[in-house]
Amino acid sequence: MPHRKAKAPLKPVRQAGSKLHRELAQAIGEGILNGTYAPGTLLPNEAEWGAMFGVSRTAVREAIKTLNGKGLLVSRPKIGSRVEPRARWNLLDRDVLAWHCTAMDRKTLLLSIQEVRRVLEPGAAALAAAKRTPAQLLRLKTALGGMRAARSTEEMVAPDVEFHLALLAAANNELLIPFGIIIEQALQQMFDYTSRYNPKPLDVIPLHLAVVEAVERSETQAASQAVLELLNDTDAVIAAGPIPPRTAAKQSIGR
Amino acid sequence: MPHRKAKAPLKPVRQAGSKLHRELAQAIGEGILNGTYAPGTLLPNEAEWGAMFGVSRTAVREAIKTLNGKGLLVSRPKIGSRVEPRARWNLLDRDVLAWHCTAMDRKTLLLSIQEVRRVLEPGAAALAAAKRTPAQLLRLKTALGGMRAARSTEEMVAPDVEFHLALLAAANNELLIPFGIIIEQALQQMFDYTSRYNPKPLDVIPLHLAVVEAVERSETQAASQAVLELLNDTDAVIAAGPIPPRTAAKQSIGR
DNA sequence: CAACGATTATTTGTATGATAAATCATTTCC
DNA sequence: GGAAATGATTTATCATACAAATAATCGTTG
Repeated sequence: MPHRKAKAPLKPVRQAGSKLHRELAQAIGEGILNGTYAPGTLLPNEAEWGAMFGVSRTAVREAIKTLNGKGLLVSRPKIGSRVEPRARWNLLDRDVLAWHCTAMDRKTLLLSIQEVRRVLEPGAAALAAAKRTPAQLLRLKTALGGMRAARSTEEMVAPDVEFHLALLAAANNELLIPFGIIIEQALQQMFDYTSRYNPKPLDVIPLHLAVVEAVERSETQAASQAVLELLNDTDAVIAAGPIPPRTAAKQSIGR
Repeated sequence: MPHRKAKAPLKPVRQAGSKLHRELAQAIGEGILNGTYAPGTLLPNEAEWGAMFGVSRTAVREAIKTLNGKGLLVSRPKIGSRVEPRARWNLLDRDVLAWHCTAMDRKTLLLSIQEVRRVLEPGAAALAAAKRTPAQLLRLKTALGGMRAARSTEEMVAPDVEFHLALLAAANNELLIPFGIIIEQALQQMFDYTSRYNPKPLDVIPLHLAVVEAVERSETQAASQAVLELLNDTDAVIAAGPIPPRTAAKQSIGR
């Protein structure tokens, strides 16, 4: 049942400032990600959505088009919109990943993300050490400077993200760039996680510095290794967290 | 093969069977990917697009929403739609990657893809060896069977793709699944490439078999190694291809 | 009775036109 | 000179109508 306690009951919620079709896409998208609408499910038709949310069919259609573009569903005349199998979802899409995060246990999510990072980042670091341009090295150093300048864990997040994005960019392979989204989510979630369970700020500067130096000297092995140690450190923080996660945790977090 | 280089001139393209907003999204999307509309560019407004293509503003808007969802552009009132910086594009989106492929030299593209595969697939194979379920192993074997059954290079493509998708899936990390798109494109492009320049069919079955066996025995190192050899083989085929790419790959590094 | 073809109903797809909201540019007023 | 009001432009949303696609139904026919 559509238990959307969220906004938009039968009222014309005309919230200012936020685009309606974005809100709709988010509402429906979260419903798909959290399992309310499982793959293969036939969604309500456009008119029904419109009635549910109290908006016009046009707005619904544009939301549907957005979700369509993210691979979450396909629409056909006389059939309706059907949720696609998970394998077709663009989990690396910024929005989709965010919706996914809200529907998942945080520790499970972090472990899953770290696993991917272990696959990706050492290789990316090696490529960066081999192919980085001077400008890309500078970007890396600048990010490190930003981390040094941070005076709180919270201030650390942004430059930390920038550091890893810069590392990805330095690999000089544009197909690696989209992964940055994972890293952004990872570090943001890590911050939320540690600030809740493990407020002690770790000194990760030396580990990052080791990466920069290896990249600067074009030492591919050392770069991979340095990144691995960084990931080990992060894993240790996660492991120190609270209870082990229960699988299949679907919690609808009201806002 | 529908060589859609047409930018859809002033004709009412009303092609039957194909959704209009999809065509529009493709036309505009390709224009963005091939550099006709560079990042930062302000696109024509919706009315102009409509006039250009001879379609209604509604169709244009839905196309724009699709591209919006893929991170290619953002729209704001009174401003219009502006092309986003490349770092925000979802290059791993199925459509975006396809458009990207049409705008790139094939050999360059293949080299770029192979680089990513070298980063990803060995790690994924190791995870698969460590965590695969019996069902996932079966899927892998079935795919290999399909490859064996293929009687031409063309028939080989589909099961080959399936093999690598199965390997990704066996890693049991859903964040790795979206990469399958890269592999699909890679093998499709490889087929086009080799069938044009290098029609000799290689015997890749033993290499794939080695992967399966390593995964079956849970030998992570061996699995990684087997995949690496597979990639080496592919690289050799690419290297044997024609001329090195001349196109100055446009990479906007600054922001 | 079975199979097949036409019809129907439902849902998305597209078009049109109108109004609202957001925002850049300009102008006015202090 | 600068801040505030005003105007103009573009997207955002709404409402309505019709077209196209197709699953389901029904009727016809071999």
